This record gives sequence, C-alpha cells and structure tokens, in this order.
Amino acid sequence: MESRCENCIIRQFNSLRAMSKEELKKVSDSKTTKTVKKGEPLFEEGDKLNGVYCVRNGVSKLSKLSANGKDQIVKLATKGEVLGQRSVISQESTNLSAIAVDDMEVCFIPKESINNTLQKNPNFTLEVLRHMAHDLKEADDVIVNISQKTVKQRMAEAFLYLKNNFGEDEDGFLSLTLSREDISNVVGTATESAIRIISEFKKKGLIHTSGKKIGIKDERKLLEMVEGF
Amino acid sequence: MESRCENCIIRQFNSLRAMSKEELKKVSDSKTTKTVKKGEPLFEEGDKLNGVYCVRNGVSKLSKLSANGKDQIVKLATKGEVLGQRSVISQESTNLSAIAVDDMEVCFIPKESINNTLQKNPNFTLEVLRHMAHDLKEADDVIVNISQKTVKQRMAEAFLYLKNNFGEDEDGFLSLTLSREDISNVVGTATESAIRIISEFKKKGLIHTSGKKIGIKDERKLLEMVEGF
DNA sequence: ACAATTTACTGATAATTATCATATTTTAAA
DNA sequence: TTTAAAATATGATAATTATCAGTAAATTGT
Repeated sequence: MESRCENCIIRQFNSLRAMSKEELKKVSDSKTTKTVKKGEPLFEEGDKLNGVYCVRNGVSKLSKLSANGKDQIVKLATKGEVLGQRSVISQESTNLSAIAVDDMEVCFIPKESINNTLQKNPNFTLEVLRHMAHDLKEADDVIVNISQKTVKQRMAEAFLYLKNNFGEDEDGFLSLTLSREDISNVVGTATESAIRIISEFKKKGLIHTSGKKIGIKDERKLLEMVEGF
Repeated sequence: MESRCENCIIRQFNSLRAMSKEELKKVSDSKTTKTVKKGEPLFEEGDKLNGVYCVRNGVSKLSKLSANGKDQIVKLATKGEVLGQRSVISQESTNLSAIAVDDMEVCFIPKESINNTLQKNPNFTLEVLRHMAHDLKEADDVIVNISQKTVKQRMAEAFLYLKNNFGEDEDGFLSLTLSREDISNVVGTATESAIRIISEFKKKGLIHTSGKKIGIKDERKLLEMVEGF
C-alpha cells in the first residue's frame, strides 16, 4: 500500500490533485493513516475538526440527527472523497456525523496543511470551490426529490443510486450493503415503511434480496417509477 | 443611488468585499444595472449564465421545477447576495431559476471579471468558498427539516424564518409578503395544505392575517411547535 | 367601475405514510 | 451451541397529507 500522497492514486479523484509537489510533500509528512471499523465514527455532529479525512477505502455515511431522534443520511462518501472540508474552511464545528458503513482506511490531514494551501494556491482553492459547488447542486436536487417525490419513488431512486455509485457484486447484488434502517435514513422515511416497500418491490420483480443484500432486477421499471409512471 | 462598486455598501455583505481596489474597478466598469419587475425571471433553470447577479434591492426566489410540475423554492435571496455564482464557477448551466418576488434592482457582473479574480486573488476565492460552505450547511439543514418534520412544523419554521430574515413592518406583518403558493413551495407541500394550516394557526392565535399579509402573534408557541411540543 | 382572471379558501374524500404491536429471522455473545 | 439481543418482517390502525370540486375574495386591465 503506497503511503506517500505524492504517489497516491486516490488523489486524482479529489481537490488534492491541484496541489503542487511541495505542498503534497508537506501534506504527506503531516498526515496520519487510520483504520475505522464498521459502525465507528470518524467524527460526530458538533465536533471541532482539526483536519480533513481523505477516504482511501470503505464507505462513510454523513448524517444529521433530527429533533425526533432519527438520523438523516445526507451523503454516502467513498474512496477519494474528502470529509470535513466544510467545517475546516468555515472554521465552525461540523453539522454532520461521519460513521463508517464499511471497515475504512482514511488519511487524516491536519487543517494547517489545508489552510496554508488554501491561502497560497488559488488553483487548489478553486478546485475545492468547484467540488463544493457540485455538492451544493446535488444538495438542491436532494431537497427537491425529498419534497416532491413519494417514498416509493425515492426508494427506487436510492437503489439506482447505489448501483451507479457503488456497483454490483458477481451475484448481481449491490456492492454496498446497507441496513434497512440506513436505507430508510437515506430515503427519509420510517424503517417499517422502507421494509414494506422492499417487500413490495420484491413481489413486483423489481429487485431480489438475500438476507440484507439487495439486487436490482428490473432497472427500467425502477427508472420509470422514479420519473413518475 | 451610488453606481460604482467601489463605493457600494451592498458589497460588504458578500464575497466581493475581498476584491482589491483595481479588481473592483474592473468589475464596476463591466457591470450593468438592471431592474427586474415582480414575477419576472433573472434567469431560468438550464440557462447558461454569462455572469452573476448582485442583488441591490428586492427579493428573488431560487427554485427548481420537479417532475410533477411543482416548484420547490430552495432559497430566498435578498440585498447583498450574489446569484449564479455556482453556475459560473462550475461552468455548467444553472440548476435553479431565479424569479423576482419583489421589484428588484440588480447588478449583472460578467463572468470574465469573476473568473479572472478567482484565478488571481486567493482571498476572494476563499471568501466565495466560505460563503458556499455556509450555503451547503444550510442546504443540509433544509434536507433534514423536510424529511423529518411535519408540514405543520415546517410552516411554523417558515414564518419564523421570514420574520428573522426579512423583518416586520410597522403593523406587525412580515415584511416579505409571499403568495400562498410560494409559501407552499418553500415548505414543500400542496398549496391547499399550506392554506389550511394558515387557517388553523390563525384560529389558534399563532398568527394573524390581512389579505395575503401574515403577522406573527405568538412566536413562542411557533417555536415550540418547530421543536416538536 | 366592471368584467375577467387569478388567488385564497373550505369541504369531502382518497392516498400516502407513520406508528404500534407482534412475529420471525439473523447476528452476536457467553 | 444455546441464549440473548438486534434486525427484519408483517398486520392493523391512526395520522398526515394530497387531490378534487367548488365557492368566495382579491387583483388586474380596460
């Protein structure tokens, strides 16, 4: 496993690619590598972050606790994504928790390295800005989806999203296996409702399951459902 | 009315304050001032923007059309806010429409001025980044609110939001008067449902109305409702 | 000032979604 | 391996919210 940022392929997927060689060296010297086990937090809502986390492996859910005690998952972050940027940039405590959905391997980069580069390298700043602009656009889409689509449509969308972003295994199941509760927290519905819809989709031949694993059977019909047919 | 950016107070509220004198002069020379009448669009979903709009006066709703034909209002932008930034930065067409809720006065700043400064002035880029980080955080809050709160709670929240962000007039009505439909599009519900809840709040003495104007009567109870009591 | 149009409102009802209760299966721990 | 705990599943029911139909009020243009 390569341990120098200069040679890390992961970098190509995030804003760190806009750093200069020297900047990367500094980052690499200051970074630490951590493993986080499934279910453990990288950080929690309200924490003040002393740096960002670059995901090398595994998946993390970014979620926010609501007043009624339910979590809402706002994003699923995987290989190449940088977590905690927003908090470091705005120098506020995070509004989200990051919890490992898989076993993860992450690099922790102290905020000093980031802030330094932000102030000196406009290319890097611009790259971060582009990423954040993209995230914001996605967030707008999520808002519209949640408020204008039915739970059934959002469930269908969630499965397609999981397929497109995390792929399938050899047996045709979604590579990322979420608990029913996590699924309901992505979709923004009660766990029982999510389970019920999974059963319904199964009966209709849209998906198949095996334990908690879910596979997509009829992508077209799922897509039609999202579109509202 | 001052027409040079260098002397414009509005600037203090947005990222333009991080521009240098020379940069501001260039912006000022290239900008054009427009008035937009109530109901008219600044730009529409899918447009490619050739610049950003700095709001001098009035309020604009930023909304996105959903598949079922309803608009979702994602943000209400007022004096000092810069619209279209995201689109210009990511060089994509906008995902949102901006429509005047009031008569507006805006300055249009061609994207060249912005892009130039973004590449040369890290302070400016960082400032824009901070703003975007803030917007993203707010978007997360909206997501959690919509998915975890009831329509009634979101209505209560919307009224408090309008009071806190746009204030009240001499008679105790919210300064920003939205149509019932716009309110429902902010909250993410059917117009009839919004109207029904307004009637209910009125009966309970939480608000009072006069025509389409709405005033807050019992802020505390509204707050309690938002919190879930 | 008046007709035309849009917006606001109300009731009845249907559809969607959440909640509670409980059974079953799976997973983890002793 | 057995037991306990957690996750999944399903039914019954209640609560919430949307939709449709229709009336009243307000706004706009002439």
